[in-house]
Amino acid sequence: MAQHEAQQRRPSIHDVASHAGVSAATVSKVLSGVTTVKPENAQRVFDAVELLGYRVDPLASDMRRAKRRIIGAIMPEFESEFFGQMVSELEGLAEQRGYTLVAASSRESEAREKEILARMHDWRVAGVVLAPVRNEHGPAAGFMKANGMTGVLIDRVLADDAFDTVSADSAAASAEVARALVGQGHRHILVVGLGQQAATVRARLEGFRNTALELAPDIRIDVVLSESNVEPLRTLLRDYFSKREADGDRPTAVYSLFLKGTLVALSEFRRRGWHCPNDISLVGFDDAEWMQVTWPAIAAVVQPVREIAGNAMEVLFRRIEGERGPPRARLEPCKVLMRESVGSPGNGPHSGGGDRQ
Amino acid sequence: MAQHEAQQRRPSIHDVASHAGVSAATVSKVLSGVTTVKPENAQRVFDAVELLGYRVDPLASDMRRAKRRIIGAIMPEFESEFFGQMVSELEGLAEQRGYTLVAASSRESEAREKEILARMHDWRVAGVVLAPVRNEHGPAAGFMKANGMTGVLIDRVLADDAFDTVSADSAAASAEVARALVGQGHRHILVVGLGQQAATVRARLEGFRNTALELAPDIRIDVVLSESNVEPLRTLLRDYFSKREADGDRPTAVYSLFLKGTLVALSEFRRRGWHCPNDISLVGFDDAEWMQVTWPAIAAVVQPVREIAGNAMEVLFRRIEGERGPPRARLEPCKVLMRESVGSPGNGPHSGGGDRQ
DNA sequence: TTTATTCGATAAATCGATTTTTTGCAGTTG
DNA sequence: CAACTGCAAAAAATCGATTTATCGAATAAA
Repeated sequence: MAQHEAQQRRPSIHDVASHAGVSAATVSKVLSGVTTVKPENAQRVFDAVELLGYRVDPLASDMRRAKRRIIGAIMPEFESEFFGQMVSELEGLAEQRGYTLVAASSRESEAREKEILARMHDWRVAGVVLAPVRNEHGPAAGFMKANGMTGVLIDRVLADDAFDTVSADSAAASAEVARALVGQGHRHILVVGLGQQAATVRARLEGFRNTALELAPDIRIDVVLSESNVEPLRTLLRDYFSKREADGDRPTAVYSLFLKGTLVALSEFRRRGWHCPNDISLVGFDDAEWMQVTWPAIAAVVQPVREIAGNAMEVLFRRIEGERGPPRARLEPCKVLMRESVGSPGNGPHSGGGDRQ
Repeated sequence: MAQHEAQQRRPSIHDVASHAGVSAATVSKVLSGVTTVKPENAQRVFDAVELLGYRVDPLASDMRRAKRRIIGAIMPEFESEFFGQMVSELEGLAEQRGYTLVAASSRESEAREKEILARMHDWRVAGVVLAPVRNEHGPAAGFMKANGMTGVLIDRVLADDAFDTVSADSAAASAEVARALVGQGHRHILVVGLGQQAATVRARLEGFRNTALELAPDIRIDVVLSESNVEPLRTLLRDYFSKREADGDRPTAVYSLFLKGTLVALSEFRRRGWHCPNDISLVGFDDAEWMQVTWPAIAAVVQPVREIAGNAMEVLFRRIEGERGPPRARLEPCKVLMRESVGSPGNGPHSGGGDRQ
């Protein structure tokens, strides 16, 4: 029940002590489960705690301890399903172990990333799950290393010499996409990506290209990469298609290396009145809930969010508990869902006009 | 530059003091901008800070102060665009004011909501932005009140007698949807919602119903509400359509009161081979990026995320700075985007089969 | 010249816990 | 009976900052 007035100051350990008729040290011992306390006194402490509605002040408590029971999570953004699910998963896993997760987003800025990290260091977090904006070689990872922080890098990383990494096996998934598209008969494919995120984009691109070339040496693979943000990509893509259409050699399939690219591609198709898969096929890296309810359903590579989160936490807590040894790089397999947006080339009218309405 | 070894313990204010040849009190004063310090000493303090790479320990610092420069944000989930954007916005606004935002999700559980709130209270956050799972009368708001916390409630709330509230004007938006659908000639409309979130769902439903009945007294409005989770809704919807189809009186339009409902509706249309808008029209509350790139583009009510976030922070900081007075309930207007998923009834084949492929 | 006043800076108290050191008491042992 | 051992609990030190009280020297007023 433990009711007390709103305006009253929070009870301290000394208040509990005097109510129970013991010293503050004894209260601390009772609450931390030390057994060398007379059961009778322990009971009186519990009663006083209950009566006053006492809660340990984590600020004071943590100042004395070396580390806090807090895990920091830094994501590049919160607006996509992928990172949203990731944070949710991590939060649940931290909670299971009696830790609190505090989440922050770097909003795709390496400067902010480092700033947040510094703050988390100030807070003495026990560990950090960092999904870097770019890759494992950014300033944030350097800061963590320089300050001896415990952490694990996820998503846009390959391998690091200081921290464990966990990410999706983009290369294998991209190879599977290549097999599927080549198998359907596609011989001219456009790959769309963001260049900034060097690590994963390169893995995805190479994984796709290598397998495609191996299966069909005569294949033509065009690449449109935007170095900076998403908006330029829209323009690049528009120009690309205009030129291809003028030359009469437009690709029969598009593979987007990230979610926003898939949206941009769809929007460009729409602008031109192209329909999947009749006019062009589409596969995107990153799945989303809506992709299976639209006409056509959009083919996508599903990243194993739960597995990545689970392994990241697993590995992180091992390090927190003091495990030594060289850092490991884990790759989790993706699932490739070939949905209706992929078909064989030349099956449709290729008219350039829509077939509806 | 301020380099120091990774394993070395963090420099304290006393380390800075001895390096600068002054007392700790002086260092504290210099760093907090007190002017009664000889410029010469101040400079030596700055130099020592630079040399040692000193940062104020927020734990120690905040223990002495009453409140910390931290804002807590609690969202029902992180996986939807709406709350993702909301957290991003709030984070930016807090940062602008020199505060740090720590985000957590209650994952649609009132118990967890209260638990997180208690933890934030322990942390002595300056204020809380709470997007409650249900409405403003849940246990979390009660906890905030009982403990004299400063906060603002957003989204699934109408008005409260203890806290300021900011939310979208669901009723007005729903009225606009009603006008649009009735205007197109629809006279039999299904409304889909989740009953739990009493406050907003009722506002949306009533706003829609009142206006629709006013414009067309003969209109038939069916309502399918799932009390608990999303999955039951799928079954309810399936049964509803089966019965309606058997009776030969199925609705010509669906208005979903929340995002997941829109997805469930689309997926049900898909299962039955119905296409929008020829076979049925669809409007959803909550917009998402993908809705404008699919065929057809999905009509949606866009909630003013930036405005809600901006006003919530505005109001919250006024309270933090000590403003008195009765709590205010703000309603921000939504934008209704009527896209291709809405048409006039009877315009399509109503065949039950798709018209493509 | 003496007494106030001002000013800059330091010592010490404080926040609320944890941890180490002391103390006091009871029961054993030589 | 003194010395020793054990054990529970209290006292005191500690974490790293802020804030208050205090102090000494320089300056102003009497």
